[in-house]
Parts: sequence; structure tokens; C-alpha cells
Amino acid sequence: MVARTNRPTLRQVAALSGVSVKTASRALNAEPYVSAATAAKVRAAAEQLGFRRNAIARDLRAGARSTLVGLIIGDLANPFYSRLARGAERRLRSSGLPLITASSEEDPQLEQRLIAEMLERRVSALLVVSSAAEHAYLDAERRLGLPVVFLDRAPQDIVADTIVIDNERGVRQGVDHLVRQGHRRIGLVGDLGRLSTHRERVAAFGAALTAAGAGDWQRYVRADSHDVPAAERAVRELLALTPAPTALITTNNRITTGALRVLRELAAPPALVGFDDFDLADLLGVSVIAHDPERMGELGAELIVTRLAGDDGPARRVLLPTRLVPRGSGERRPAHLDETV
Amino acid sequence: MVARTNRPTLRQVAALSGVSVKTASRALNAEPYVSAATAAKVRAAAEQLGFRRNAIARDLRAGARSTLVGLIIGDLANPFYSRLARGAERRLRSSGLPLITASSEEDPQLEQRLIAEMLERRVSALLVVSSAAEHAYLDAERRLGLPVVFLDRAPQDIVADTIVIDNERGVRQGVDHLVRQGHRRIGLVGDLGRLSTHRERVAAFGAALTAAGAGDWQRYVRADSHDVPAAERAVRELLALTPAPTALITTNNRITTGALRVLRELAAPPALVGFDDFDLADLLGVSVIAHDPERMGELGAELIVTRLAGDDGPARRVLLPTRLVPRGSGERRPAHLDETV
DNA sequence: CTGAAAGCGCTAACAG
DNA sequence: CTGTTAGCGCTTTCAG
Repeated sequence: MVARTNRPTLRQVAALSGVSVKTASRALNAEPYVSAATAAKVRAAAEQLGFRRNAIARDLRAGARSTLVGLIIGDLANPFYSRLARGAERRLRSSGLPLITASSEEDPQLEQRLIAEMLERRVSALLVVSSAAEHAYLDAERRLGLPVVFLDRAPQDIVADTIVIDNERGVRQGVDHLVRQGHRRIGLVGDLGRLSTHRERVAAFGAALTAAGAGDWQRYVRADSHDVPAAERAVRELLALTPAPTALITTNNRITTGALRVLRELAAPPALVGFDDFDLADLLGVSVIAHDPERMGELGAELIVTRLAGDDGPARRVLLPTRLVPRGSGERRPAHLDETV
Repeated sequence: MVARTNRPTLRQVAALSGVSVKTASRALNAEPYVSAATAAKVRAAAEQLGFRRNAIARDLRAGARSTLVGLIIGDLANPFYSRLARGAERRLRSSGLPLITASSEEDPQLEQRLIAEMLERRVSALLVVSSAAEHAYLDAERRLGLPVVFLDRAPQDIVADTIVIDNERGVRQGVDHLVRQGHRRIGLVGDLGRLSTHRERVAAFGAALTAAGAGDWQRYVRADSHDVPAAERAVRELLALTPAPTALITTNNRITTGALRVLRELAAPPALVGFDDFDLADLLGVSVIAHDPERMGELGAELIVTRLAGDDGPARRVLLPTRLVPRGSGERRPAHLDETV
């Protein structure tokens, strides 16, 4: 399966062009101090043999590590992650750093295996959307000189470079918006309860509702809706309560999708504000708390590049802004208010 | 930037545990013929030092190539590509092969650079959605033993493993469906004209319409709508023709999005059938010609695995089926027929 | 069961 | 300007 290839090596190029390996190396890497004639001869030989530099040997020589940067995300096919990945890829490529991506499927064990694999491959840095609770092993790597940047979810057990959304403010924007339309019973459908983003969003939700005088908000919170069907179930559950919530906040794009599937069946659907903007949300009239995942990837990559350039200042924490985008679903008023109009 | 790391090496592990390098290697790779006591000692030392195998050195020794598989796509953030990537990633991971992805942005030159980079990194195989016209250099690599699988777009100049959608049949399903509702003037908005997928879809479009007795179909074809704004412009252009088309076929998800943005402003929008299924198409009532990009990635990965296992049979060509999914937009009838009802 | 030596393909360091 | 030597960290011989 990993048979030795019959690829030409530098040695063969050198032999064919009648120079030493080192001269061939110099010629092909456009180093100075090679005569034009020699360089041409070597390049011709390389061309003829179909030679390609072996980056494995080069990397081993150069410091036993590669220029690859590793990115761990939950799921390549989720637009939040794929936008993030695109932002990171673009920024890294402009610095000549290829990106290697792996999906953890939000499984902490798989995540750790994937990271271990990348570390063995000697990636030069790591961008991680972590679904794990423990990061001590990564802290050890950081001390060995590996830049690690946490994206979207801040590690709870170590201090490290982190780029996160301003969840507190985002949720508050959403709740305040709904409260201003007269809503007091607001439901929240959230992702995996163990994720820091979930906990932050729920905490902000509670704080904002308490401030608005709605004391029993906890009744209307559901967690662990990690896929669309789970989100649909949670929404149905909430709407079956008595009294039912008059508005919903969904904490990510997939959950919002699930909610939409349920709400379209209803004659008088509750108001809806979703965290994460998504394609076609405008056509569907869905109000969202928007932010910029691509920017998150870009900034993470930017920070990696800075760290690789030698910056070893204290860990940085970047907070990305959110923006409430009203499109209709979040502007529906509670039924009892409409009646009085 | 590529400073030598202070990472512990196998030699240090060996020294600390008082055995030879080779014994340490055997112990850490769970090879047979190592006493339990020695193995335990070595593992303890490795643990203590925070040792991690260096895959670069290992790969160099093992055959001067890595186990990485390279994937070239147009744009990570396009759901068609990200689903394809997910399918490939899953299937490859189950065979222990990490995936390294790069976006070409449909630029042939960038594509070639990215592939060259991957080849230098000695990827063990390549999955490519190519936007280039020339693939001779890849054919050379194939002869040197590198499995290459073309996805979505068949190379025109070489014979190689290829997995494509049944574009001919897909478009015919769409056209026939519209013709059955009484449409004869059907517009087509397509992606970059140089892509083989575009050409195949247009050819099928023409054939189906000719069969239906619509001779002037060429008037209603627009190409090179590679982003949403371009698609919007093309749709407006088509609708401004006299007589205007009564139905539209859009040949990918982004173009469909553009068309939807235009159509929603219209009192009597033309019928619409889009190539590619997409999230929320059901909620928006968009009829599509659906297929399975994730499956394409999976099958490509599958073929790679087979080839790596030694299968060197003739190039294979896999055709993926399409399915027409009626959801409303494709069932609107032309205005003149409605009038007569 | 364990170890010594050789070498994967390349480049840094040092001669010529 | 060009060549020789050594060695990156590991695993594959081949001997103990």
C-alpha cells in the first residue's frame, strides 16, 4: 500500500545533468551562485525525468516539521464551519501555508485522535473548534512551541489564544428585540449542553429575561438539539407547554432550520430569532443574530501567522461582534397584544 | 519561522529508558518480540518526555511518500463542494487516510499550483474537481503510480477514473417536466462556459427542447454566471426578452439562489427548476434536479482506496443518478395556458 | 528478545 | 561557482 515509488530523485537529476546533488538542488531552488548554463542544464534534466522536489525529505532536513497548519472543526458540511474554513484557508494561503482540515463530529475522543495525528505530522500550528473539556495536553504542546488558536469555543481549563463571538451581547440583542415587541415567555433551543457557547448563550438569555422581569425562563430552555430532527422535537415540546412561549430563540443555523420546519405548519407561529445568519434567510424572512464565521477563520489564521513569525506575547482573546438583522420572523408580536389592537 | 523544535526524539526516549533506539521504536509501535517489562519502561519514558512519533521521518523512511490524500475543489464554502468533501473525508478516514483540501476558486493556474504543492508533499492519491482544460501533467503522475480520480468534471484530454453526475439525464428530466406543463420557451442560466458540466447540460437542454419542437432555444441560454449577482443579471436579461421565457432552468445551487432573488419580486414569476438540491429548498418550494454530492465524494474515496490497494485495472467511469423533486416552482404553468382554463 | 549500522531524499556547512 | 560530508528522525536489515 505504501510501496516505494519509482519517482526520480534529485540524485538522478544530478546524474543526468552531470553535476553534484547539491548543485542540482541549488539550481532547482533558484539559489544564487549557479551559472546560468548549469541551471538550464539541470532544469532540462528535471523536466525530462518529471522530477518533483520531495517535501517530506526537505521538511525533515529543515527542522523536522512541516509548514502545514491543522484545522479541527465539527463538520465540514455545516456552513458555519465551512465558511470558517474558507476564511482560514484564504489567509493562510496568502502566507504560503497549506491547510489540513479534519472533522471531529463534535466527538471529544475523535477530536483528540485527529489532533494527535496532526501533531505527529508536525503541523506548524493548530486552529481548533474544540468540543472537548480537557486541553492540558494541548497546553503541553503550546509550551513546546506550537501555536494553538481556539476558535468559537474558549477552553475552560487553560489560557490560550482564542477568537470567539460576543455571545452575551448577541443573545441580549435577540432577547431585547423580542421583549420590545411585548414577548415575555421566550423559549430557547440550544445545541449540546456541554459546549461553552451553549452555556454562555443560556446564561445571557437568563440574565436578559430576568432583567425584563420574566422569572420562569428556565422552563423554556431546551439543550442538546444537535441535529435538525432533535431541534424539531425540542420546538414541538416547547410549543406544547402551557402557557406556550410566544417567541423562540434558536442558537445555531441547524436548529433554526428545524424550527422553521415546525413553524410553517402553524397558523399563528411564535416569533423566531436565530443565532447565525444563513443563505436564503432573507427570502425566508428569518430574523437572525448575525456574525461573520469567515472573519473568525481569517483572524485565527492571522494570529497563527503572527505567532509563527515569533510573537510570543501573552495569550490574546478576540471578541467578534454580532448584529441583529430583522427580517420578519422576529417582529411577530404575541397574540394577546395583537388582539388588543 | 521553521526553527528546529525542542521536541523529544525517539533517541531521547531510548536514552531515558536505557534501551536502543530500535527497541524503543518497536515498543512504541506495538511490534512483536518486545518484553512486556521493556515495553512498559519505554512507554513510561515516552509519556514523561511528551514524545510523539515524527510522521515526517517515518514517511521518508517508509517510501518517501505520505498517507495524505489530496482533494482539490472550487470553493470550500459552496455546499456542493463541502458535502463532497465530507463524503470523501469520512470514507478516507475509515481507511486511515487523512484528507488535505484546497480551493482552486475555479482558477486553472491556481489549481495547478495547488496540485504541484500536493505532489511535492507526496500525497498518496488525488481527488480533483478540475477547472482546467489540460491534464497531461497529471497523466504523467498517474503513470508514475499516483491514483488520480476526477470528480464532477471529466477530463477531456486524458482517460482516467472519473465520477460524474448523469447531466444528460438530469437536464432531460427537468426540461421534460417543464414541457409537460406546457412550457416551450425555457431559459437556461449556466455556470462558466468552459466547464464540461456546463457544456453537457446545455447540449442536453438543446436536445430535449429540439425533441419537444422548440427550435429557438439558443436564444434563451446564458452562461458564465459564476456568482449570485451574475446569475441575477442573467435572469433579468432573459426575462426582458420578447417573447420572454415562461420557465427557467438554473444549472447549480448558486444560480438558483440568484434566480430566486429576482423571481420573488415578480407578480407572475416563470416556472423554475434548479440543478442541485439545497438546504431549505423544500421550505421555499423550489423544484430541483437532485443528486448526491456526498456520495460522489464517498465513491471517489472508495475508488482511491481500491487503487491504493493495488487495483490497476482500466480507468473507470461512474455515473451518478439524478432525481427530479417537484416542490412547486417547477409546476407553475405558462400564463397563456392558465388563461384558457 | 535486543542492538548496531545503514539509509530514505534532501539541504546546511564547509571546503575547494 | 561547484562538490563533499554529514545528518534531520525514523525503520529496515542483519547480527547478536
